[in-house]
Amino acid sequence: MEKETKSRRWKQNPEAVKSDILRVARSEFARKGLSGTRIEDIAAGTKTSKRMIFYYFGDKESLYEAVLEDCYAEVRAGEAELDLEGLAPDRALKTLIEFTFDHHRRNPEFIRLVMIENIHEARHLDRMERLHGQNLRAIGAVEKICEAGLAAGLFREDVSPVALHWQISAFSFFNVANRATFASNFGSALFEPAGQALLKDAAVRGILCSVLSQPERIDTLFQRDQG
Amino acid sequence: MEKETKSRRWKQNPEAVKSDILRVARSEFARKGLSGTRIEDIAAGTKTSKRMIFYYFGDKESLYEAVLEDCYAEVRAGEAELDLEGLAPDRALKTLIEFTFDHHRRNPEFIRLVMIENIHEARHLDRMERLHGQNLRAIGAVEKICEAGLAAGLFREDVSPVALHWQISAFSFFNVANRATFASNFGSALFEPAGQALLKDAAVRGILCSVLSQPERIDTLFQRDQG
DNA sequence: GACGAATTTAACCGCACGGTTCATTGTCAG
DNA sequence: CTGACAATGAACCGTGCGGTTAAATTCGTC
Repeated sequence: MEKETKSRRWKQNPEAVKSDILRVARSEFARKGLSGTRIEDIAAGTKTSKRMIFYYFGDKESLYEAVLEDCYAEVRAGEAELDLEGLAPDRALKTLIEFTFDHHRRNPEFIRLVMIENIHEARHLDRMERLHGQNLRAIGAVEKICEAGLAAGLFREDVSPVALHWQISAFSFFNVANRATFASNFGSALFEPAGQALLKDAAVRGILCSVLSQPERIDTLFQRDQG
Repeated sequence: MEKETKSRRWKQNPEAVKSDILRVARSEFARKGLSGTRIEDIAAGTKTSKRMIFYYFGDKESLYEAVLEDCYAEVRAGEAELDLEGLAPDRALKTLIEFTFDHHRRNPEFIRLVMIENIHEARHLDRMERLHGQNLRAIGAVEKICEAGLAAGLFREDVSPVALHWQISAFSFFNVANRATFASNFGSALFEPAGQALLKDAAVRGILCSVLSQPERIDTLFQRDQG
């Protein structure tokens, strides 16, 4: 039985316990922030004890960073599912924007963790990157689309992949992150299905317009949708 | 001396002390969040003591809400300075977007407080509004522009003031709020002057395009700038 | 100048909460 | 069986921190 040197040595295997802790911790940190979260509250949600959290993760900040990393990995995996091969650049961009918009909406915990990380001036994210020497997120999709769009003469000469990604993120992120205060100030109509469709549409229109060399052609993209 | 029933009864007048506390508290809450902030740290920054904070504001949450209200009031006052009378709707909108973009950038503490409030699902904002029965923020400017733009036939029929405000906020807010994580992931080039100009430009283009009934006319807005 | 109200200080309290100690149990190698 | 060690539980600890007590100081008033 030397094969199982790592797995399930113990009654309940450690990996399962760890991922159980991570699951609950993510939800708690996302809801209450780093200082707002109590380790005991996390423990209460798991099948294990406070003791084990420190045993496996050392201290609160390390657990928080583990959660952050775990969540980033999962989200990136989700993003990788999108396939834009074979689409015209403008259509691919439209698809990417819509996908991102929906994707962010489906991952509110990730959004909240990023918000929290921004409150902390990205201190932990920086530490993690310095540690692993790798960027946590890539923008390969946008870059490919930009190249193709430029080559086809569809996009403006001055389009920048990072700026484009910024635009896409701005809409998609804000839509989830600021939902509470926006709704508190201006009502929640925009966050019901009809409103969300409207916003997504506006985002696509807006971004494509600022990218296309011939903005007037934008309507063809929407017509093709309906037709 | 009965006239001074309220003001400066005491050696150091209470209003000054209170606003001193508010000033420091705002900075602390903005930097560290509600649970992350220590009342003693606030006290250390003021000319008064921890005891006085509780004396004047009751408890931590009430102080936080006072800060929030104070900050909202100040920001709204700042926004009121903008004068769009006499501008064509499209030009007025462009000005408003650019103003908002810069305005948010000049008020990072406000942005951070809103972020924090979103983490708390706008619990305190809701409480404050229920208390005073008034909306903390208005969108009069956008509404006026929309009316004028529709009347002039410049804007699409389906333009909605709230959605428009959402778009403007999304860009302007994200630019400040997510600066840290975005820079951590993709570099800080976009946050230097040249990058910011580029983003602001893209925002104006994008939003106007999704609003104008004839998007192709957008370039006239930029040409007039340079000419 | 004495009374009462407003303002301020210093010292204190209780406990929540991050983190630890220590002893115990389960698992495997030999 | 036994020694080594990973995994776990219960009980504990130190202190940071939100909030309070009680008493002193300053001021307006009569």
